[in-house]
Amino acid sequence: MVLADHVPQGDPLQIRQIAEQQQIPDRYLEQLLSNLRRAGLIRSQRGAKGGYLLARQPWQITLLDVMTCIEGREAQSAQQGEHSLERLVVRELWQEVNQAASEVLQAHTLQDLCDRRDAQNNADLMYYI
Amino acid sequence: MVLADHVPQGDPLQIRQIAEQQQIPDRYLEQLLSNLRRAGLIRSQRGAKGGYLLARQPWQITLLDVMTCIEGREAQSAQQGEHSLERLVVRELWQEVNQAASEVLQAHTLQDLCDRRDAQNNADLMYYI
DNA sequence: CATAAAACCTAGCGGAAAACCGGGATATAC
DNA sequence: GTATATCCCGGTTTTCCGCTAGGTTTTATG
Repeated sequence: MVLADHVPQGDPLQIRQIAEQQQIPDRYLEQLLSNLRRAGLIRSQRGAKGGYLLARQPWQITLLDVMTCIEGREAQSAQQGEHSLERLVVRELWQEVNQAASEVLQAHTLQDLCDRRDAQNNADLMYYI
Repeated sequence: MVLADHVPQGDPLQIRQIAEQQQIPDRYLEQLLSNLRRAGLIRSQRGAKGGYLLARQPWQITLLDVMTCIEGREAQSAQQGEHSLERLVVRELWQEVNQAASEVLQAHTLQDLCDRRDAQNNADLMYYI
């Protein structure tokens, strides 16, 4: 979301700035960003004045994209050794649950989240006045 | 599901029997059953010839009921100290995801799962012939 | 009543994953 | 050429889940 906010400026954002703004350990954030980069969600520029940029526009990046990157789940599928019939049907239903969750995540983009946040912020300000 | 299968017999099922049938460590299964009992999903009878019984009929027990028991998640909610606005909206969306998952779980009962399993079993047998 | 058979309770272990540092190597603007 | 950034990789700490263990309480039965 911070990267999305910074898209208009056009210049890369550095780990330090993001980490400070969001109160995240910078060394840890670095690894998360690495994952996002390897997945092609963000681009990086090395060296002085370097940093990170979104690879696509904020409305073209779904939260499912983001989740699948940072939550590096490797499906332990196809290991159907001596699964009982019970475990099989439970497994099937579990996939249905995951599917439902994924659909919600895919229905929202980074832009959506930022917009919601801004709306929330405005509401708070109005209440303050 | 094993308990649901055993409902017609009417007598309580013991940990050992379930553990053996499903290849689960019995001492571990004991704790899972404890959770289900504390949540009121199953009833227990202590002493000799004791065991466990479903507290309701299999079609009256949703998988959401079961999940919320064995996955003892205590919501760490209401701890909105210095949550940034970003974290707030992300949290909101995360609840949407959970909601979607819960709805799928709530739409299926123990009976459903058992029926599916039996259907699957029949299909397998037909194929075998 | 005595005994055995079951559920009940509480504590802790072990491994794996997540969260988090640290030390360099590498690329790049100036 | 140097300062500044990302990159890479390994190690540490914390947390959680699956599981084990010992002992207590309840109850059917002879």
